[in-house]
Amino acid sequence: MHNAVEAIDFAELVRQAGLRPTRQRLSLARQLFMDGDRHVTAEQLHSESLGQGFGVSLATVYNTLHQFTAAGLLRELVVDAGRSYFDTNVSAHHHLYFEDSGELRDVPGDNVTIEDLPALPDGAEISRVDIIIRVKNNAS
Amino acid sequence: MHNAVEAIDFAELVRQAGLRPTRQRLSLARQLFMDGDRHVTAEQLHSESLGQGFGVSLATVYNTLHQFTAAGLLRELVVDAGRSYFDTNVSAHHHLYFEDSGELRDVPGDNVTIEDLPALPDGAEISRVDIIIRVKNNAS
DNA sequence: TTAGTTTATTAGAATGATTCTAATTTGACT
DNA sequence: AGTCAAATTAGAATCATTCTAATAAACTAA
Repeated sequence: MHNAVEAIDFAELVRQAGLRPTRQRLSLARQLFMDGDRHVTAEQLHSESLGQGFGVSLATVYNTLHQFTAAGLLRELVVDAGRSYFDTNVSAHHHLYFEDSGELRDVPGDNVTIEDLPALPDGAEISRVDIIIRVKNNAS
Repeated sequence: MHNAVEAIDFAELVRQAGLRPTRQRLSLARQLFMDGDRHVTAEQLHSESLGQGFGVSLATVYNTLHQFTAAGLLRELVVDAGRSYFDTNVSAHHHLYFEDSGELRDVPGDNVTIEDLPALPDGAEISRVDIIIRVKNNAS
């Protein structure tokens, strides 16, 4: 969980991900990590960047999101077909998804237990457990 | 969980979903429910239907999958961005997803507990909880 | 049945998110 | 400053899905 009070060294962040700290990556890193936890789509981040003087191309937004994800700075989240969200919170946690608004909210990850998992095939291991609690508004 | 031993009345199944038992819907229902639990994509079902003499158009496959889902005969499943799976098992259960092969396997639904769920906003209720256990092959 | 009405099916176009391509620019390091 | 690898970009290409509007099939009542 990043924090707006003590400044983050974005160049360092990007470099430690094994990437060159270009103007585009720095500006995207700032958008993503400056204000703490976010759940964004590529399109959102792209149009946000356009409203900030210097634009970053959509292709670069996609490239950067995937590179940050590979480096462990982001987590990709699939809540509905045809659109990926990227979550700046990479610690163990799950999600509440409001189907009507599309809003996504974090749920602490330490309060879920799975028992009696079936045995996995040889050489297989769990890479992640995604839990999405889908919420709808009761049209009563 | 349907069963191949005692024949299923597909026309009845389709009618009870509030739909006309057309040749296309009957043939898709047969593909889906004849041999028990399946996880299919629209494309899979479509090409499968083409290999069976009479073809069903892709548009109809999509229409039918959505209608069956709305009627509670299927459950739509999102495991990775840009592709929906449809599950013929609509009872409470979760999924094991093999990232390498794309295979999807059921996990009984009664062995997961979520504690301390945050309070939901007024009028909101949980429509579903999706749990996907992602498995990768250990490249050791 | 047959006419009339509603509901389905379909081919192909349209959409929308994402990825690819190939050319240009930039960053890092002599 | 010169070189080379890495990054950015516009625009084209792709892929799953949805839409459109025309044709066909199913239902209903007489």
